[in-house]
Amino acid sequence: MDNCDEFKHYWDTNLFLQTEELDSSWGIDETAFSGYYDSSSPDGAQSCAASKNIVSERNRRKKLNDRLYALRAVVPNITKMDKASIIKDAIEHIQQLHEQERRIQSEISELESGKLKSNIVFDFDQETPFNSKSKKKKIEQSYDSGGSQSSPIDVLELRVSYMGERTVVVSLTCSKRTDTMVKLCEIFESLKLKIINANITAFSGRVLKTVFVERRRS
Amino acid sequence: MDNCDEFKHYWDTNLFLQTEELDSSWGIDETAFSGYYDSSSPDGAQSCAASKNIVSERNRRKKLNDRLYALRAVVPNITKMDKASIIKDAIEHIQQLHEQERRIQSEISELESGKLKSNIVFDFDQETPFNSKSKKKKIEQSYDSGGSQSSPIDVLELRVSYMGERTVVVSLTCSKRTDTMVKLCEIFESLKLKIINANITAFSGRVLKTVFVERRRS
DNA sequence: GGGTACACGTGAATC
DNA sequence: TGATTCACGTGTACC
Repeated sequence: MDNCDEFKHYWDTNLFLQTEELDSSWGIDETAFSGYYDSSSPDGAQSCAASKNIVSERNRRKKLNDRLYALRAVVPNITKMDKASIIKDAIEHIQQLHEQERRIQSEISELESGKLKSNIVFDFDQETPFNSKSKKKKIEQSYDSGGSQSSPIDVLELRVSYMGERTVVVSLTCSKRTDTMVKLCEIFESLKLKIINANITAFSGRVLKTVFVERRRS
Repeated sequence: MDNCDEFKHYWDTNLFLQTEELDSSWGIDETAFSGYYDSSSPDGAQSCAASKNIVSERNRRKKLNDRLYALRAVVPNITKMDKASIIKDAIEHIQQLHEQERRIQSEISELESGKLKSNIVFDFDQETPFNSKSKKKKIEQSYDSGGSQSSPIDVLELRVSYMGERTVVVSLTCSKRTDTMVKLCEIFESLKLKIINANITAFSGRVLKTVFVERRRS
């Protein structure tokens, strides 16, 4: 409401003055200017064209102000009521939306169907503080040293869901290659997680492994 | 490039004329206006203030035009080079981004953690033409008639993936209620699908069922 | 040549 | 009071 009132203060008064001059001051100006022009050249057609131009320009200004008003209406973050500030805020807002769109799109495409990187790094630090520093190291170590580098694990899909307070579900799909199953077991063993339930299935050149893990108490 | 050239045609020429007048025509105008004003009132202070106002206004216009130019640069869909059209396109683009953001957000929240509708309808028609008209009917029928309506199956997540040419993986997560497991079995039995592998697990008030189905040959 | 779009200088209003 | 912002009328360039 504060912004609204300030906006009305800035704009409606101006628009009101504008329409007001369309009635009162406008006639005065016309007579004054006609007198000035008539003293030099009493041309009616030119005066008519001039007034046409005046009203045309007035409409153009009003349209542009209305557009700017509408632009102001669709931009949420309000700072000042300047014309320049309005455009500036609109620009920043558009850039912000673009960045957010790009971020979300990449997140979706990577989360839903994109391939993950071949290096498997389970980083449970972000929201699950069961001391994973050592485990993370172990994973990388066992994967980098123990596994044969000739056939890395090609993770097609990896989903980590947090169900309830202490249950983590890791669902992993990878291409079936040499010792893929063994490697997966090694990796999950190296994690030393408290596994509630694990299921591995091989079919049509792919390996699906679903593991239910209980998080340690912090 | 066409738009770019047209834009330069509209703007750069104007800006060039503006800066040009700042050098050459500006001095001419100053002398002319100073002569006009000096004839009526030879006030140096007022003239100085007037020129201050002039350059100030000139900078303001330039800033506003630059902002409008920058706004134009961040809006992808170009129609016309009008000032009003620029603002209009910016408004439409912002509204479009807002709508898209709202759509994606709702899609994400519904896809990732939201509940699906209680009515289970396996519509395999869209990309898997193994005659499912009858099956679909059977599902709805068995679900609507056989199941006890007091505790409907609350599907939390349903994913249908097509792996290879003839394998369909149906992954289903629902809340664990009375006879949820039995109902799920009934539903999958009523489908009369060629099931390769099925796995049901119950944990923490939820039931997860993963079924590997081989599609019939068409 | 009517029509459109623009930059310009200017007076007024607000802070 | 000086700085800033605005609407206005006008001349000009382009179709």
